[in-house]
Parts: sequence; C-alpha cells; structure tokens
Amino acid sequence: MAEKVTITDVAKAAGVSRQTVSNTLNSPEVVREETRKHVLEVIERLGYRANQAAIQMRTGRSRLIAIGIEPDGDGISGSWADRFLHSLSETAAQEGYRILLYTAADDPSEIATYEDLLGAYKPDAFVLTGTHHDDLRASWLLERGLPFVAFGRPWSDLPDARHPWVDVDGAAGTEAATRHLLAAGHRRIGFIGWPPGSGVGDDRREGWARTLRDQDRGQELGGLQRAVEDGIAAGESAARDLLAADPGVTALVCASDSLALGALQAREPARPVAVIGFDDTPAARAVGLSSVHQPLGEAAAACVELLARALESPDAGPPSAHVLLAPTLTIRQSA
Amino acid sequence: MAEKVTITDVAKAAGVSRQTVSNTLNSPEVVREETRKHVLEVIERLGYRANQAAIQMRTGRSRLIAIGIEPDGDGISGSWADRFLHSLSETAAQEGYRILLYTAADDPSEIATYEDLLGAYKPDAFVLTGTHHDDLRASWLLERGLPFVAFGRPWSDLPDARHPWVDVDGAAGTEAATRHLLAAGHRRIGFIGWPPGSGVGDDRREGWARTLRDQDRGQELGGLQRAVEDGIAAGESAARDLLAADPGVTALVCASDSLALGALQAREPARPVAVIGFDDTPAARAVGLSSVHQPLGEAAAACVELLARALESPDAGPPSAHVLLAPTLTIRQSA
DNA sequence: GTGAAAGCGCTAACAA
DNA sequence: TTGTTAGCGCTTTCAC
Repeated sequence: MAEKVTITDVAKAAGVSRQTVSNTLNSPEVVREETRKHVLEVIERLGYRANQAAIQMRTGRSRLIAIGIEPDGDGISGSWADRFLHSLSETAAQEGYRILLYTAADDPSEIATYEDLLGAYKPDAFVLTGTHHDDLRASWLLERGLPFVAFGRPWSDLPDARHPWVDVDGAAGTEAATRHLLAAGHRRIGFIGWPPGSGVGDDRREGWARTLRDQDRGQELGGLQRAVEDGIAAGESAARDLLAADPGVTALVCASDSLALGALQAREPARPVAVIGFDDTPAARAVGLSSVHQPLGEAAAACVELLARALESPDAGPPSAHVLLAPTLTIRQSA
Repeated sequence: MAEKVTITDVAKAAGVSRQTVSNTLNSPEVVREETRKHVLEVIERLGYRANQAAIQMRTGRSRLIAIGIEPDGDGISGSWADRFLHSLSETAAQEGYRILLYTAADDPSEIATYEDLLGAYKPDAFVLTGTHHDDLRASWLLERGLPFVAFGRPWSDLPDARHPWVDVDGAAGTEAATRHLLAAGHRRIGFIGWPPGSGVGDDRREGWARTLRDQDRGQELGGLQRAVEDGIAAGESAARDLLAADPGVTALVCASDSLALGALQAREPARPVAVIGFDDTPAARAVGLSSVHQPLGEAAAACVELLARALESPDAGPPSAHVLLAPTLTIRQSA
C-alpha cells in the first residue's frame, strides 16, 4: 500500500504493457473488454494508485483546486467557511479533485500567492470567496485565462468580468423574511443593514425594500432603515434609534446575525419586536434568533461542478455559467 | 510568470549549468558566493519557481500536509476548525508547506483516504484532529511509520502510542474558571460536563474538581456535578436539576459553550447564577457568556512546527515531542 | 566549484 | 488492440 506500486508493477502482474494499463484507466474504450477487466482486477489487488506528480509532469494537470481562507471578522457572521470547505472538499473528492488551502490578507498578497502556487503546485483552478467591487483577483485570473469560480457575484459589471460564479440570493432571503413577518401581521417592518455600496448588503436590503413596496406602494421606506458597520453593538444602537424614531415598528429584518443579535438586545420588555437575522450562524441557533439560512453545502458543490465542467472541456465556449441559490428561512422564537 | 520558466531557462540566462541553479537553491553552501548571488538574481528576475511535481518525483517529498475536516455537530462548539485551519495554513506556508484538505466521516473511511492520498499526492505528513480513545487512525499511521501530529492528546496509553501531539490544557482552563469564581466570592460552584470516558470531558472536569478540593478538602463534589451529552437543551435541564437540588449553588462551570448556553437559560430572575463556558465560540461572544478561550492559532502553529522539525530530521530519535498550551479566560457579563 | 548523465512514474505519439 | 519510445523538470551520483 504505502510501498509504492507503479504502473510497471501492474503491467507486469497483468501480463500487459504499461500503456495498456494507462489506457485502461484513461481511455477504457480503447481497450478490449476482457483485458480491461483483468487489468482493473490486478490494479485492485495490488492497491495501485497513479502517482499524481508523474501524471502532472506528463499532462500538466494537478487535479488540485486552490481556495483561500480568510481570518473571520467578529467571528459571528464569519464562520461559514467551515461548512463551505467541508462540502467543497467532499464534492471535489467525488470529482477526483483535492483542495489546496492558502491564506492571504488582501487582494495583492492573494495574487502573489497565486504566482507561488502556479509555479509550484500548479492547481487546475481557484475558488474565490468574498468577492467585492473592483476585485483585483478576478481580473488577474481572467487576464491569464486561468480557470476559477467565484463564490459571490461579480459586483463590478466590467464587460470582461464574465466568469463562472455561484451565489446565494440575498434579496430572496430578506424577501422571505419580510413576507414571513407580513404574514404574521406585522405592518411596519424596519431594516438594519450596512452602508450602501457593498454589493452583498445592497442586495439584502433590496429584498426587504421591494417586498414592502410590493405590499404598500405609497410606503416611505427611508425612515424604516438604518445603515451601520457590522457588529453587535452597532446593531443594538441602530435598532434602538430606529425603534425610538418610529413607535409603529414591530419587526426588524437585519443584514447579518451580528446586527440582529444587537437588535435583540435593543428591545424593551414593554415592546415586543420580532427580529430576523441573516446567515443562520451558530450564535443565532444559540439564542433562538430566526435567520436566513444559506445553503453553503450546495453552494460549494455548485462551485466544484462548474469548475469540473469547465476543466473537462476547456474549449467549450465562454465559461460564464452561474448558479444563484435560494436561501431558506429558519424560524425560531425571535419571530 | 504563468509561462513556466524552468531551471534550464535560469541556467541559460545565468550562464551556468542547471546543476548550479539547483545547488544554489538546495545546497547554497556548496556554491561560490558570487555565483550564488548572481543565480538568485536571475531567478528573481525570471520569476522562477521550482516545479513541485518534478521535485516530488525526484525526492519523494511533496511539501504537502494533509488534514481532515469534519462536519461540525450542533455548530456551536464545533466551529473551531476555521481559526485552526487559517493558522495552520499560514504557518505551513512560512515553512514551505501547503495544506491539503480532505473529509472523512469516521476512522475507517479516513484511513481509506490516507491510502488514496498516499498513493496519489503523497503528503509528507498528516494532522489528526478530534483524537479519541482507541484511535484507529493513529495506530494505522504509527504502524506504517508515517509522520503525523495529533491535535489532541493520545487518550489511550498504548505503549506505542507515542507520537507528537499538541493540545490545550482543558483542566487548566476549568481551573482558571473555577478560581475566578472563587475569587468573586462564590463558594458552591457546580460543574456540567459530559459522561465520563471522553478524555477531553474528563480533563475539563478534573480542573474544576481539583480546584474545589484544593480549596476545601472535605467538600463533597458528587452532588455538585451533572454529566450529559453536549447540547443546549441538555445543558439547560442539567443546570435546572442541579440548581434545584442544591440551593446553595451560585455559579456553574461548563464543559462547553453549548452546555453553558443552556445553563444560562435555566437561571431564574430571583436567583442570579454565574456561568462560564468553554471554547469561547462566537455564540458565547454574542450573548456575553464568559468562556475559556483556546489558543487555536498557537496550537496550529505548534502542529506545523513539530511536523516541520520531524520532517527535517527523520532520523532524530523518537518523535514524541508534545506541546500543551494553556487556555485563557475571557470574562464577560455572565460571570 | 561546476558539468554531464541518469532516472523518478507517467502518458502522447507512433509503430506493430 | 497492444507495445515501444521519448520526455515532462528536477535532483543525485559521479566525473572534472
């Protein structure tokens, strides 16, 4: 097993040439059924595994997918990497790929890492997370025609920013949250989100806004929302402010669980307020906070699938396929 | 950059043989200072990176460290992988290694993955997480003399279970928590943990127990503790039960944040009870739960260091070095 | 201190 | 359909 058995050993044991063994594995259709079966049997018996380094030298393909992992911010909204990585790794393995991990603090250092990786391990593709406006990484990869998929939409609409991506429909999530609250009888529903311009945040706000507009065309949304940096403390003061300014508000939709956790603390005993967060983090589960749940497992699987497809047929048209997944609403005590 | 530049290109550009380039990189002391500098300069200028696959073919070393990632349980106590992986990846990169990810549901399938990996990518070493009694993985690796480090002590005292490991001193953590509570004036301090036999859980209980014994030699600890499976609900009912059974209890130390979160909910307005959890998860931060904080970054760094040292000198004695890190106490509102 | 030759395990071309 | 040859980029002898 650990005592490396090479293709030559298999060939010898099976009484065929090395080539036939290779063909059995890589172009089965070219080998006679009988021979193929026999070779496969010997491979199994000997526990043969093709040496990836040798394959890479010959074919240039490493069957490695590289992904960067960032340090999470406050640790509350940031702990999605876990589930994503697990699923990514699992799906990749099914497709015959392995995941190579790297860290980078910002775009430039991530690009430097690409150069390193490309020179040494030559990953077949990259997975980008946390895409943002003017993403240097995407343009760098695009320029060089390197295969990659982004988890997150390309927020800049550069004409050449066409690449495969997978994302969760944030607007659909906040829309579902808002609809749920409307159905529960709430009429004035506030929104606590991030300052405009962040892509992800704007998207989440939009789902709330369009649902209210849809419900009551004349409704003035300005006073119903607050925009602050992410964080529990910020969420709390924003919620306090909003609730004080509009006594009619009975429910809040938030752009993150951090903000929602803060909103929860802003409530007064005399005035129950329903709160729904976003991300369905462990913290939300812990305190009974309703939250929009992102299908991270599916997202990761979609990333791998897109990549695998692109890698199988490198020539097949513009690789700009994308997948937009719908989040689900997890209802707990808070709403 | 992406246009592969090989050692031959460097040799040509520098006007030396490929050999000299290789030596400059791998045995600098054997190359004349002047030549070395010149070659290094050319390498820099050309952006040369040694092809890892070729190196691996020749030397058998992949500079890859493999680590398994498990799906987390309730997601509260389980989300430490994030921080650990980040640090692992970062430290590894500094030492010239990269992290290869894999998933496995249980010991046997993890072992099957080892065989796969060893056959194909040939990682230089493995990092084991979640070690437990009778760990099949450790014995399998040990048997074959494959380098690995465990994050977690070898809980079985098999005579040959000697391998490098890194762990966090759970007992020291609960001891610190208990001492903190004693210093705050608490006298009857309860403990909510897991059923005996889990290694990690026993260790955490011991820190609490020895501190109380130390404080008050005659104290009967039996009634002050409860053992349940991990989870918020279990923690809540255990705490309720314990508090009802002993009206003198004013503080609780818990073996996990999940249990502590439950204990928090078991409190009655009329009876304030201090609670301290374990793991310092995002959820703890979110609700203001004091908790024992594990230095995961350092732990990961220690793993890499141990591995790197073992890999540099494969012959240097029994590779049974270990590192036991002290956790810290993060105090918040709950205690 | 530097160069030449060999070969790691594999597969793409070609020949049989 | 199967076998033979060559060579991917690197390091490790061993001459020089």
